Amino acid sequence: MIAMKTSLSRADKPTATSTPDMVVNAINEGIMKRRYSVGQRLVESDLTRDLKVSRGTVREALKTLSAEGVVKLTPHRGAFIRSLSRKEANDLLVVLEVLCGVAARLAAEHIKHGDNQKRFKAAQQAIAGLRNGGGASGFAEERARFYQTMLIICGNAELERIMPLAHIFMFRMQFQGLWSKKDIAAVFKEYQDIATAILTGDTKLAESHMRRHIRKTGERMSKLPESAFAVEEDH
Amino acid sequence: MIAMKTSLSRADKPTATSTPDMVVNAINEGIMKRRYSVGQRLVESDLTRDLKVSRGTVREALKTLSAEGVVKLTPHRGAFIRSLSRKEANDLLVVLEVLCGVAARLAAEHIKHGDNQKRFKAAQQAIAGLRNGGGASGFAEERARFYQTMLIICGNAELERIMPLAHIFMFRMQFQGLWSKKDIAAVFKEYQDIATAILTGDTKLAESHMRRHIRKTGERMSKLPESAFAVEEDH
DNA sequence: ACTGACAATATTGTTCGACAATCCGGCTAC
DNA sequence: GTAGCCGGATTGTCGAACAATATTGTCAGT
Repeated sequence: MIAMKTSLSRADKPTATSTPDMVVNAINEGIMKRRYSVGQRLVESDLTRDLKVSRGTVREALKTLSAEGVVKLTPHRGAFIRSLSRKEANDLLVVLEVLCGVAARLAAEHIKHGDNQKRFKAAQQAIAGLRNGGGASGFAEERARFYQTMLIICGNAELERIMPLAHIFMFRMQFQGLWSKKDIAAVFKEYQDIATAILTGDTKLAESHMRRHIRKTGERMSKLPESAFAVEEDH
Repeated sequence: MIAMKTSLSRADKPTATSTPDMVVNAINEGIMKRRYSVGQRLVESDLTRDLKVSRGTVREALKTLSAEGVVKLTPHRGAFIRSLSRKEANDLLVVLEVLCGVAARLAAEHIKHGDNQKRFKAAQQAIAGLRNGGGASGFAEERARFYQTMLIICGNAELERIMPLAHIFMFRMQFQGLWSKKDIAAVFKEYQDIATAILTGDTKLAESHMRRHIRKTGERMSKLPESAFAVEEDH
């Protein structure tokens, strides 16, 4: 949970991040900014050199990233930026559907507490503002913030801990630039529906719109060419 | 995922576990065998001495356990066997309800493939056999195996990775010995219902029985005294 | 006694350097 | 062309060291 927070929102704790967390952030950012590409190998010595931290620290960071599913650790071969095969992406969506569904439901349930409504509206508008234009990585960032805000509003620490936020993010990265104009328009509309339902506190509708969005994403994904996916390995 | 597997099933890979994984196993086992109690502090130097591994290795293991939610890491204060507050336990159950629900559904969906049916039946009977008697830790172990088997049958790597199996187990540990005879009988019945639905391939029924079981667990838990929970901290 | 400030101790956070184990690519020998 | 060997690169694990921080113990002053 901690690592997830620090990697996706910056305004939580001023600068109380530990060194391994800084490495985690740096790598996440590196992925977001396209300095690391999907499938790329991360060599420990390179990271120690570039980030000026010890190897032990790098290893702890990689372990965290592995737990988050951002990186894949292979014994004696090192860490690779994870890329999803078609099956893995499908499996992920099955899990995301229910988790995001619950998140949307809980968010709608708690939307009236404190300044939740205000905060969520801000996140919603930040996304909507990118409708025309807005760089690719900018969208990924706002999208992550949208989900992050939703999760905080949920008020369920366990969900926040478990939700593979980093995966959503991975997902986006891997398929960025592959969607059609039509797809993108549909996504914006779906987000709008979800946000509206949450803002009005309609739990049922929020959950169903969210689940529907994830399912639609799966359908859109199934139309992508094989080249968008990692090859299934072994077995 | 890897760590989860190695910590809960032993027959997967002969002895290809890395040193940190061995530490993870040792600690998990220590919890199961009651050598570590809930809330206890784990001091790195003790672990290096007892397990005869270096501190770096211990730290990697603790990081893994933290990601699994077995241990709570507090900066400059170390690692503690996690104990759940009432709210945390409730939050966990909310997540578990949907995740286990999906797991049961997928398991029912795939029950006919390969020797899934046979394997699942074995796990089911192992639990049923403990109905009368069967030590507490024995039950926890079989229960974990039951879930593990179900997860494998699901064939969804992502679910297996994310599902907080370790938490179920923690949960069990924390509240062990607090249930009434009636509660226990009810649990056995619920497992039986779930297993039957899965074995007959009834996806809808499997999911609803599983979700019902988790909800019932929440109700039973809400009747437990305050002393069974960790105190809510800070904020 | 009680309380607060301060010193001593214990523990974690991080670094460095070392060496063994393993993987990979290229080379040789057949 | 292939099997096997070799050497370089990289990971896995260890040990020692020191800085940063938390915990505990001490001691004055009231």
